[in-house]
Amino acid sequence: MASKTVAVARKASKARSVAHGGYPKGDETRERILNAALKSFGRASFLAVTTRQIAEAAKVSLPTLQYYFGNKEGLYRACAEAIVERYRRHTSAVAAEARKELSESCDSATARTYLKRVIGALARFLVGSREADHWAQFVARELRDPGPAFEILYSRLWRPGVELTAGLIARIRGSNESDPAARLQALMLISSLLAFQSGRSVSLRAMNWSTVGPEELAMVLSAIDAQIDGIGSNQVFHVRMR
Amino acid sequence: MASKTVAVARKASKARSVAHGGYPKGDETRERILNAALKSFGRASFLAVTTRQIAEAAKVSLPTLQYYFGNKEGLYRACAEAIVERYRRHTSAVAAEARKELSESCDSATARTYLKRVIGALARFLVGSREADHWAQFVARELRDPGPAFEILYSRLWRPGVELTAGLIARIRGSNESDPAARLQALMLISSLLAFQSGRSVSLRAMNWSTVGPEELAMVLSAIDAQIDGIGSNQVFHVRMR
DNA sequence: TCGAATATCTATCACATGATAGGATTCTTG
DNA sequence: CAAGAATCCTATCATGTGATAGATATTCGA
Repeated sequence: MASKTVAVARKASKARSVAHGGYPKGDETRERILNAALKSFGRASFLAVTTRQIAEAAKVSLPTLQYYFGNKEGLYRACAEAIVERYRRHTSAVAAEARKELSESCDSATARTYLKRVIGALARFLVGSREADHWAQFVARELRDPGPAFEILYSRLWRPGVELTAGLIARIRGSNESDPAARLQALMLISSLLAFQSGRSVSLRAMNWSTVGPEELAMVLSAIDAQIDGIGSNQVFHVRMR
Repeated sequence: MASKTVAVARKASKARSVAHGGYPKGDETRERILNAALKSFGRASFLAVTTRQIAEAAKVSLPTLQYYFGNKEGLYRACAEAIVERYRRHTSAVAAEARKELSESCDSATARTYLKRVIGALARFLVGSREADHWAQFVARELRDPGPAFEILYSRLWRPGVELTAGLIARIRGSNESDPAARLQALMLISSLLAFQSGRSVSLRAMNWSTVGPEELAMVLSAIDAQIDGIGSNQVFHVRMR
């Protein structure tokens, strides 16, 4: 009997989210809830955030969440989808460009250029808006402690990014696409960048920063660029001036 | 009135933990609880783990936890202390050695050698025992999402490690100890290493590994060594906005 | 061995939290 | 404008969880 009521709720949520109901007020409310949830789930974990907190932040009553998203997990997943959506909007152009170059067998130097461009796009996304901060926290937490949204974030956001990065690095190194060392370096590179966003609390204290804004990110990026310049030069001191 | 009972419980816990009661059975039980908690809190977050789970794993009844550790937070903090203790036991020798060299104004090449040694010791600690896996997860989670044990782990484990690493990198670069770029690279270096331990779930999938054992860590370490070899070869620090 | 300190258990509480029932209100459309 | 669909609320429930009360068993020193 419980399954019936759940089914009803999900159907309602599905009807609201997928098929356009024609009621603009509902869409507005739904988005308000989603934004409140994104902020809350960015700050704290799935368990730590209560539905009442989100409802209050969105200025709606508790059952409204169930009405639009079925249950807490549904809301959480919807947050993940929203993040993937916005992430793609900000990076798909550069990613497509890089993928095209890769498929056309570009040379090492070109791959290096595009790798910097891809990483740069990711970095710009991370400081592009105030909300992006919450998104990064959300993603990092979910990938570290897999929860209801892991598959969404891993398959549609993390894996494509890592594979593209690994592909570019492999091209730089002159190896083939499945080179384990390239994948390894890709993970290390991305982790280096994200350390300052997802590991904010420790990084800020270590650097004496109060926030990770454009200037701070520029410092990080220049260090990353240097790291990228080092790729492919085994143990040889590779001095590269720009 | 609640404060009184809490005070009594804490006093009891303090008596058991600090002053030696002379009852070996109590110590044995306390350690069994601690180990169960370390494993549980390694797997999942403070909120996700229930005291009942820990009690069951330790084969004791629920109030026994309160008897020995006051409350859930006390147990959590005790876990952090235990981790710090074991971490220090495995790294203090190498760290002291490196610190001594630093204070004696060693040259760049020596600093590089000791940096590799320090990182290597950390890496060996991470795969040295089966439990270390849980410890790493515990630390990573707590530093990412600060909780009741943040201060313990940050001030006694993370900060000393980062500062030593940063000092060594600064020496390699020929800059002074407070060089921001050195600190930045230190954070990136450590993040790169920990990505494969704390971000296990994603790293394993990306690398097609089933576990991060000695062989896998050797690959990571060789990549890190290459990264260390690159330090200092490009000292130009571009701050540019994109 | 006896008594006090220590150790451990069963039973229970208080409360936060996610979820539901069911009704009131608002909006769209024929 | 009405009828029905969509929206949103108040009140309530069921449950899991950390914690406590209070009693019982165990251990160790004199």
